[in-house]
Amino acid sequence: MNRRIPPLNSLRSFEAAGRHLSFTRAAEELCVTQAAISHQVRALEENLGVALFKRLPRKLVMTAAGYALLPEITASLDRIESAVLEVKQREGVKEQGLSIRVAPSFAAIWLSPRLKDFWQKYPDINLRLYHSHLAVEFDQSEIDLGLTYGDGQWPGVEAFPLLKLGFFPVCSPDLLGDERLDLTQLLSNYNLLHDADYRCWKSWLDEANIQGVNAYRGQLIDDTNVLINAAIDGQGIALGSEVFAEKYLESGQLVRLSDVTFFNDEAYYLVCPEAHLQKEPVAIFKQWILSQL
Amino acid sequence: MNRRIPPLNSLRSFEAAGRHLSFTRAAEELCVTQAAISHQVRALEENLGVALFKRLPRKLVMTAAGYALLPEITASLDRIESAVLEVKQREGVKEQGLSIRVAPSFAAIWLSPRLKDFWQKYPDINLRLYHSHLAVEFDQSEIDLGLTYGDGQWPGVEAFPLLKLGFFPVCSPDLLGDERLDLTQLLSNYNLLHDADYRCWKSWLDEANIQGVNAYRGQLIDDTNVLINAAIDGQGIALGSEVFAEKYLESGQLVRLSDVTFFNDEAYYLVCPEAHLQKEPVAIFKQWILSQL
DNA sequence: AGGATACATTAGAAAATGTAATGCATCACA
DNA sequence: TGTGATGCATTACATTTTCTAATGTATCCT
Repeated sequence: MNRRIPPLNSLRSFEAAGRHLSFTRAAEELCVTQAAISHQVRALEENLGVALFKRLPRKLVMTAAGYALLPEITASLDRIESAVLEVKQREGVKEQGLSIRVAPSFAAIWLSPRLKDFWQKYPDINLRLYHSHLAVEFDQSEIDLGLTYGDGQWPGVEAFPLLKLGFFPVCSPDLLGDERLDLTQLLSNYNLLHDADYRCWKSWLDEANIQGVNAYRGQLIDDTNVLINAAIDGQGIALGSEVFAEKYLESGQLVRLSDVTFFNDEAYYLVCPEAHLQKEPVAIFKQWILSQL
Repeated sequence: MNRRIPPLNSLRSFEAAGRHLSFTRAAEELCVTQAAISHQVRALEENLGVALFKRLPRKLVMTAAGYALLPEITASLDRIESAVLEVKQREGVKEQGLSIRVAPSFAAIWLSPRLKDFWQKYPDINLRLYHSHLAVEFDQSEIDLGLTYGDGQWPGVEAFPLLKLGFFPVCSPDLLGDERLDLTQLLSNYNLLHDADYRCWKSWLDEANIQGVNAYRGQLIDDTNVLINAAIDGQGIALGSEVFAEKYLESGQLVRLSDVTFFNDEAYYLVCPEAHLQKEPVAIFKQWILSQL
């Protein structure tokens, strides 16, 4: 038989580069650096003795040869992909699934930007994310593990702490206005925005040693992101945390009103029944998330 | 896009192994060792989580999954191959050609068994072999280089010695019969079989210090292989050389009549005009043939 | 002018691939 | 019935390929 085909890996790089018309984006797709794509494509061109791209400054265009080759390679790789997939399915190699119940606030601010890394590293694990801040009933659900906020004391499950929050008051700079009110006055004049329960503000006031402010005023908003947005809109003073307020503090949409940071004894936890840790995807996810901290 | 395909190189190994139903032969086709195929196929199976072969002792059988996958992969690789070929041709990437004039005797005994190695290493060089023992007229022909026998003194061309022959008398064991003739008697009783000219026998007789034998008797056969076959058939005594007689000496079809080995000042040479050495295929072939010595 | 974008280049690190040597089980054949 | 040959597996290591990190270059965009 003795085929004469150029290195297959370089064809993969070419194919991605051709689809994106960009080495950089092809590199992203294949999880390598741009330099790697550059190398591979050049090697392919040298192997063929044919230029496939024209490298213009800041832009990549394909040559006629590139346009001729691309759809064939794409089709071939597609065919390989589906053939492999079909064989896997026929043989009952079930894709590993992983169902996660995740607190919406945690998902938005911490998990989702990191998730891409996970499914790139473990493309065979089909993730299913369910957003809810309700406690997980593992017995009655298909959920493999939960990412939830609490004190770590859940009966009958394993809990691994992920992220502890330190709270401090934040509000929109508009609230400060021109007047130079002191902190106590501010806290008394404006709404306090509560997350989940009132005790957090109470604890912070104690920590900061501030008297004469009623902690049990104001609105309760049980989604942290909504809460933060309310603060940005000037609806009151929220207890923010580094994780949730950081980017707004940087952009100036929020200001921090005190250096005092209060740590309660709660945190985001990875929670699941011990038995689930035996499942491979669960173990992988746990290991991955701990590595992300 | 983010394809989920197993390593393409392992697919290549699988495809070859599947076609041959043999790791060993697949290894030959791909010019690697059997161990390499074994590694690659195993890696693929692990990646898929599916067994593709059953390794029975001394025999390889494919699983249903293997049978399902193989034609798809074969077709995909075929498609890649032809797409690449077409693009090359459209772009006018001409395959490098190399025309060689080769002495038939040299071709049969030395070159052809080694040629497979050449076109495996340099599949892009299209070899054209012309068999003839006539001297090459480089000016008037398309021949790039010659492999020919002589003294190395050709005007206007470069000559690189390849193989020097040591001659000694050989004949069929039948000729010896039961009678115990001495060498001089034998040489006098039977035909002398000459290759190209009569001087060689004369020189050998001188070298062996044998008098009284007329070197200018017998047949002249200008193709060494035909000559050797004549000796095997008992038509006379030939001057053989290690290269040409070896395998017949081993099999007992020929016997060597004397330890005296005569080296003339001729040899097989690679011959070509100096200018041709600039051509890449010529340079590659020269380097390859020298490495084979 | 200064920053951002996008590919190229380099040297060297990391990973994938391949090798050599050997083992094992079996078959074919004497 | 034992001996050599066949064919894949395995191990430890060598080689080659591939990738990265850092930096350079050219250009575009304000």
